[in-house]
Amino acid sequence: MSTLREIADRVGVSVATVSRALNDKPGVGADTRRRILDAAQAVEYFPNLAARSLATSRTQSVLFIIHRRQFLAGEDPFYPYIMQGLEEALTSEGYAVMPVTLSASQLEGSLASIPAIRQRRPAAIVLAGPDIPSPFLVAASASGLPTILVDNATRETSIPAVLPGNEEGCKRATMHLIEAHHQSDIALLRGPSDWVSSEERTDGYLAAVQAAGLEPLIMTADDTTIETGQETTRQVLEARPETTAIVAINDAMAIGALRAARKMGRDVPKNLAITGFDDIAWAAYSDPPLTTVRVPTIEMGRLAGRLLIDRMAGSLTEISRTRVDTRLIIRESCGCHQEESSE
Amino acid sequence: MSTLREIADRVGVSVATVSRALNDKPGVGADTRRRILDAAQAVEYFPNLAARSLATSRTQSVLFIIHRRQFLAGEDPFYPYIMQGLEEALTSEGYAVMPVTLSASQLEGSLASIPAIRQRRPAAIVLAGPDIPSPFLVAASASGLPTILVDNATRETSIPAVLPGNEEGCKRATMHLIEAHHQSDIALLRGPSDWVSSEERTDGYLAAVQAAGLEPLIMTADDTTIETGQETTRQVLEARPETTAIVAINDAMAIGALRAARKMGRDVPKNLAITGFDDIAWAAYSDPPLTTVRVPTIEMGRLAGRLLIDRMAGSLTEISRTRVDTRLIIRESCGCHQEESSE
DNA sequence: AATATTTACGCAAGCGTTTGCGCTCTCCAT
DNA sequence: ATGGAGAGCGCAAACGCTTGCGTAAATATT
Repeated sequence: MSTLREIADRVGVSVATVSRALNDKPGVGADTRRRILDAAQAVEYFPNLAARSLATSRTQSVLFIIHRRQFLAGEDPFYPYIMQGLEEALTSEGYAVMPVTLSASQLEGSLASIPAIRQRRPAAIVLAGPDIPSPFLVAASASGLPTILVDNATRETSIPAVLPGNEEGCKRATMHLIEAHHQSDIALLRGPSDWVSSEERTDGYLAAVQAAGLEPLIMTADDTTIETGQETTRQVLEARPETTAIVAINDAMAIGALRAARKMGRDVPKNLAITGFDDIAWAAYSDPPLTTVRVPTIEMGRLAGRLLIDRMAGSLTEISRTRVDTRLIIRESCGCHQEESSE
Repeated sequence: MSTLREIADRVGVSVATVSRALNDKPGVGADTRRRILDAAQAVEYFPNLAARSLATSRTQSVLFIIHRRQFLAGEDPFYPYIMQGLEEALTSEGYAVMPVTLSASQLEGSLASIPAIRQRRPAAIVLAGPDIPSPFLVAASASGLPTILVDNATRETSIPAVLPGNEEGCKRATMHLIEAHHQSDIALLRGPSDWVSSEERTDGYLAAVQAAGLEPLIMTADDTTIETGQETTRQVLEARPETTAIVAINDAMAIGALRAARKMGRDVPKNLAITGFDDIAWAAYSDPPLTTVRVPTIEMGRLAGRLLIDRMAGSLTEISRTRVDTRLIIRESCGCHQEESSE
C-alpha cells in the first residue's frame, strides 16, 4: 500500500506538493504535476480514505437509511434498486454507500442515537421509502448534513426529494382505461394518506376521471398489500357491481384485485380492467400480465446520488422535488392487446 | 463531537488511559476506569472511526460484493435479505457493511483493481450469490482478508461458506412428493452445474428418487428463470407425458412450470404436482400457491456476519461450509392441503 | 532598474486515535 | 531495611493525509 511519502521520495518533492498535485489543487508546476501523476500511476497509489477523513474531518460515505419493516413485510422490496442506482452514481465520485436499516423505535428516537452517524460521520444522508416518519426526516435534514429523500417528501419544510411522476403516471393510466373502456365506472384502490405517492397518484386519478366527467370512486386501505387489494376490490365489486375498471395505487394491490376478481367470477380483462403502478418484477408474470406504470427505481437512485454530489460540491441548488418520468406499460389486464405493448 | 481529550481533561488523566479504559484493556485502575466510563457517558462520546482506523491500520467495515447481473435480470433479488442479516450481525459489533456491485468485466479482472478495496481497506469481504466466478473468490480469499461466501462455494480450496441445506431440503421435498403422489414419475428441473446449490439440490432429488426405486428424469437449463422453467417443463411433458410431478430447483422455475402446465391443459395439482425452492415472496401468491422449501436468507446473512466477527477476532475456526436449515412449506401446488401448512 | 506581484514549493501543525516504553508507587518476600 | 515484581499511569510517536503560512524564485508593473 503506497503512500504520499513514497511518491514524494520518488519524484523528489514534499508530500504537500504531491497531495496538491493529486487533488488538482493550484500551487504545483505543470512539469512537477506530470511527474507526480506518473509516479502515482507507477506505484498504484490509492489515497487512504481514513487518513483523508481525519485530516479533512469529512468522510466519503453516505448513509442510506430505510425502515426495517420493508423487509419483514415480505413484499417486493424496491429500495435495493434505489441503492443500486445510488451506488452507481456515488462510487464514480469516490463515495461509498452504507446501508442502515432502522427499526420503528429507532425511527421514533433521535438521529444522534444512531451509532453509525456518530462514529462514521457520513458526508450525506439518503432516506428511502414512504414509511420513515416525517419528524425523523426533518431531524435528519436539520442535522446539517446534505439530505435527500427518495419516494417520500415532507409538506412543511422543503427537503430535497426524488419522486416518480406520480400524478401524470396515474392520470395516464386512468385515461388509458377511459379511452379503451368506453366511459365506464372506474374505481381507485389507494393506500394511506401519509404516503406521498399515494396522495399524488390519487390526484392523477381524480384529474383524469373528472376531465372525463365521470364519478370517482375511491377506496382507501391501511396498507398496500396483496391482501388489502383483494379485500378492497371485493368491497368495491359488492358495493358497485357495475364497476368495470380498477386503478390500483401499486402492483401489489392490483394483484390482489386480480385475485378478488377471479374469486368473484369476474374475467379480467373482459369483465374488469385493472391497472397497477410500479412495474415490479412480478407484474409481467401475473395472470393476466399486469398493465402498469413503470417507475424507474434504479434511475431514481442515480438521480439522488447525483443531486447529493452536487450539493456536497457546494452548488446550492435548492430544488425541492425532483421528478423522474414514468411510463405506461400496456400488458393484458387492461384489455387492449396492442402490438407495441411491453418494451 | 467529543474526543478522548475532553474525557481525559474532565477526569484528569491522560488520553492514553482513557483509550485503554474505553477499550477494556488492562493497565487502568478500577476506580479510574469507572470515572472514565461515566465521563464518556456524560459527554456522549463516540470514537472517531477514521482516527481509529488510521492508528490501528484496520477498518471496521466489511465489503459486500455481488454481481450486477442480479439486478438486470429483474428477478427477485435475494441478496437484500442476506445483506439485511449481515448488517444485523455486524452493526452490533461496530462494523458497517458497504455494498459493492460489480459488473461481469470487473469480476474477470483483479481484486486490486477495485477502488473500494484499495481505498477503504475493509476488514473483511463477503461474496454473495452463485454467479461470482470461482477465480475471483479464490483471489479474494488469497488477499489475506477474512473472506466468506454466501450461496456459493469453491471446490478446490476451502473458503468458508454459508449455504442452505440444499441436499436435505430437496430430498425432503422430493420425498414429500413421493409419499403423497403414489410413486409416480418425478422430473427435476435444474440449473447450470456451476451453481453449487443447483448441484446439491440435484443430489437431494437423486437420493430421494433412488431410495424409492424410481427412475430419475433430470432436465438441465442454462439459467433458472420463469422462462426456462416454462420451456423445460414443456419439454418434459412432451417427452414423458406420464410425468405427474415436477421438482423445480428454485421458485422461479417452479412458477414457469406452473405456467407451462396451465398452457398445456394440465391442472395443478390434480394432474401435476410441483414444488419449488427458496420460498421467495411471490411463492405464496402464485396460482396455485407454491409448495416450496424455505431458505432463511436473512439468517444466512446473520450467520455469515457472526462467522466473520469470530474470524476477525482471531478465532481460527476453519470450518469450511456452514449450513442453515431449510423447511418444507406445504401449500397447494403439491396437492396435499394439510392443516399445518404454512406458518 | 527597482519594486510589486505571482508562482512553486517546503515546513510543520494538526486531525483523533492507539500503543510501546518508561516512570513511580505500592506491596511482598527476602 | 532492601530488592524485585507488578500495577497504574503518562509521554510521545505513529498512522497518512491536508492546509495555512513562509520563502525563494520567476514574472509583471511602473
